[in-house]
Amino acid sequence: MTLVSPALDQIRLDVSTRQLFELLPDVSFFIKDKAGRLIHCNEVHRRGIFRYGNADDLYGKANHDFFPNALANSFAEDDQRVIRDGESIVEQCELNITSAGSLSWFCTTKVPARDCHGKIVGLVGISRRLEAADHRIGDFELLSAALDHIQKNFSQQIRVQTLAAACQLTEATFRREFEKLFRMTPLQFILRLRLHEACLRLSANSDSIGDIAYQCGFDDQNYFARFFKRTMNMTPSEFRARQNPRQDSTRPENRSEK
DNA sequence: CACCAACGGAGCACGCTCCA
DNA sequence: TGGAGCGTGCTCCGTTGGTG
Repeated sequence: MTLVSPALDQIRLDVSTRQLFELLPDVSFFIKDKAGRLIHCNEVHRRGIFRYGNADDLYGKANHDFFPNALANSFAEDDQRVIRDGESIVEQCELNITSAGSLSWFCTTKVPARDCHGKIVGLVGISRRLEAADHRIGDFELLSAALDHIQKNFSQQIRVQTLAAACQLTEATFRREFEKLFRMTPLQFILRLRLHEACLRLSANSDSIGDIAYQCGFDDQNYFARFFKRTMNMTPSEFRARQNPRQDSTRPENRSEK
């Protein structure tokens, strides 16, 4: 694969190392510039996560070009911690979207990328499906009962107490272990899952926003709309319109456009 | 008039943070 | 590790505006 970005030349990562990552079947490898734009990635990253066959379709794009705002904001914050603060993120578990549009667990490591003077010019990262991240599975298994419960019941009310009991941990210990692994509270995690599911359903079908809110575990459509706007910077109907511009051209709110 | 979508306020329950 | 207090998530109201 050819490298298209001049910014990549600044980063001290020799060609054989990049080639090595091209050969790994289960490791997604990527390099981003200082602005968080993708400047290099391997085959797994292109096809496994993004379904992009051509590298040119990916390079120069940032998180917001690939993910819903809620996910993109979270990833961008992480990127900036690495690029701006020089902080490494090691083996962070996160829920992400696969090429098939489903959710899956990934284990991600990001470190600052430096030029020959040691100055940070971007970041280098790897990400693996959690099933492949063997040495982290111990931590994951500790909480697996809770994660199963969340994924099966995210459309219903979930209490932290219930999740802790499922893992045979006290509530306080469960919360600490959870935050250590996911860098977010259990409730934030559940909300992110619900929001992501709502985004998928808003994009994929024409159910009313109220129905989708209930399907995704929001008992109150009003609360759902407020939470959605706060997180995504747009209302659910605006999000749907952006995802399905053609389909949405028939919707009432767009008919007034001249 | 009915329905849908979005917004705002009030109050309660409970999740989270802090500290011993 | 667990308890206490605080902050906020969530629910239940109501209202407004647009459309059929």
